[in-house]
Amino acid sequence: MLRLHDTATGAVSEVRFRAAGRASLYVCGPTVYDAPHLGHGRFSLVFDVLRRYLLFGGREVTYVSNITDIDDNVIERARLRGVEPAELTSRYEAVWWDAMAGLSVLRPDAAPHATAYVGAMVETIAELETRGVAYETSDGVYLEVAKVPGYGLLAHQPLESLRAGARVDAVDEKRSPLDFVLWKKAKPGEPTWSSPWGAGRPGWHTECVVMSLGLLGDGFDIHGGAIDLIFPHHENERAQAVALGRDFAHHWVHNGWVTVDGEKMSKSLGNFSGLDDLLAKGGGRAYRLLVLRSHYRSPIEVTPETVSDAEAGLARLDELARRFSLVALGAGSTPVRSSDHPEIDGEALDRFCASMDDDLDTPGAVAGIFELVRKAHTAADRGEAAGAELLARTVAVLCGALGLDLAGPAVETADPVVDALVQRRDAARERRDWALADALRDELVSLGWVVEDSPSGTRIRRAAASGGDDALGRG
RNA sequence: GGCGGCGUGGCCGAGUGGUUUAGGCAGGGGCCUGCAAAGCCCCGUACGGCGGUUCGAUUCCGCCCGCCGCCUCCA
Repeated sequence: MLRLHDTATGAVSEVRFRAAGRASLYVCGPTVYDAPHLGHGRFSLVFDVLRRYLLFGGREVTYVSNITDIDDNVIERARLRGVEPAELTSRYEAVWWDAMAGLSVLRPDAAPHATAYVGAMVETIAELETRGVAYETSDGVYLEVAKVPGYGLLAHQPLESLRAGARVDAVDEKRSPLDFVLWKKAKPGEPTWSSPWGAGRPGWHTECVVMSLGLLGDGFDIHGGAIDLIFPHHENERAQAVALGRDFAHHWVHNGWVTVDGEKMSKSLGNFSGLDDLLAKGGGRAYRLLVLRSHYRSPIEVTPETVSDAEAGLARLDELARRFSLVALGAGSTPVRSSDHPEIDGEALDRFCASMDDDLDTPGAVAGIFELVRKAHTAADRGEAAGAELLARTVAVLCGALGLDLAGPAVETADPVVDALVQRRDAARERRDWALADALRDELVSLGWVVEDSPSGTRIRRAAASGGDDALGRG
């Protein structure tokens, strides 16, 4: 029984799925006007893990995550670059999917584009107007928040205090500062779509209501996103659904910040780091482990230290994979708890699921995996081959369930120089020429290899790639 | 001003009213090894401060201090 924190109630509660054996998720995706940063990486990983865990439980999961390809930021950035908005967004969408691949995040089952749903949005806005909750002004169409029962549910704020902080435009025909725009009438030079209110484009908050309800249907299970989307974005999505009389998301899940030096990482503070640097150093797996090791609602501090810490943990998992020739199970798919891998440690599996069911306690789940790693080594050292295999295989399956790939067993070098050094070292060791053997080891190390002796001779593997420091691309 | 979160051993980061520990990293000692590496074993006796409740609190309550977030585009 999966329990998750629900922003609507502020409490952890059982997720009551709409249909047995199935799960429907809508996760707010990126606006593709710039390269993704660590925060995008975190929410993508968090919900990828949730999705995989649902799959692991044997559910048929429908995961929808949108691509916002029209909004003020897109228009502004495109103008600055002197390119068409569509050109800008298609370029950054490609960057986005590359980054997701680098993080081993599974592709959404559907990734709807806002621009493909403008027609449906116009219909929705028209219906809101018909229902008397939306009104037209000289610059657009707005939703009248005061007419929506329960507005402020997600923000956990009374209408009054929300109003106190709301932005007030100089020229404002809005009936309340909290009323938000559904349709923006076009200004010169902007991309436009036609509508009953003239040429223009939809406001941000409408696309997610239309696409989530359109693709997942009423009363879908989980709506997710980062914590900063709670207000106003999700509040406003919900307001539209309520005003339409539609049954919206049943469970609201939000993940915490990425922080830098204890402060929220944000573009306005200029303290954000791109995902590209991290991924260029092969840090995708390390970032996943880093994200897994803290609770999804807690802030995570991403620093050279915490990244290299995660890399060290990863090295421990990889070492087990090498020793037992474990195959990575999380790459493009995810294992299923009962059917695919019955031959794993049942008690460990139960504990893993108990942690995950408890509001996605991935730190607990990961701790359990590391205990298994130790147990597997210990069993192997004692010569208990079968038991060790079982434990190691359990690690592989559980890592797979978390989307955590394990580095493949052996490293094949195609490098003749390196191979020659290895062969010479084996020969030297056979002659018990320790001085030469050590010298050759030093040489391999200086070439970036970790050298280990094994019954079958010199074994090498790549030294940890990044060392954290420059993996973040800041100094 | 309104609402909310956090403060755990060198670092990261869980958790719990009391007996045996989360887990990882780093560090110390040992085993293994030609020497290493990897692995295994052992070790540090932590819970912001002050009161209160209690037989007993890091865990419950109050106050204080410190940090952070939301209320505005933001993952």
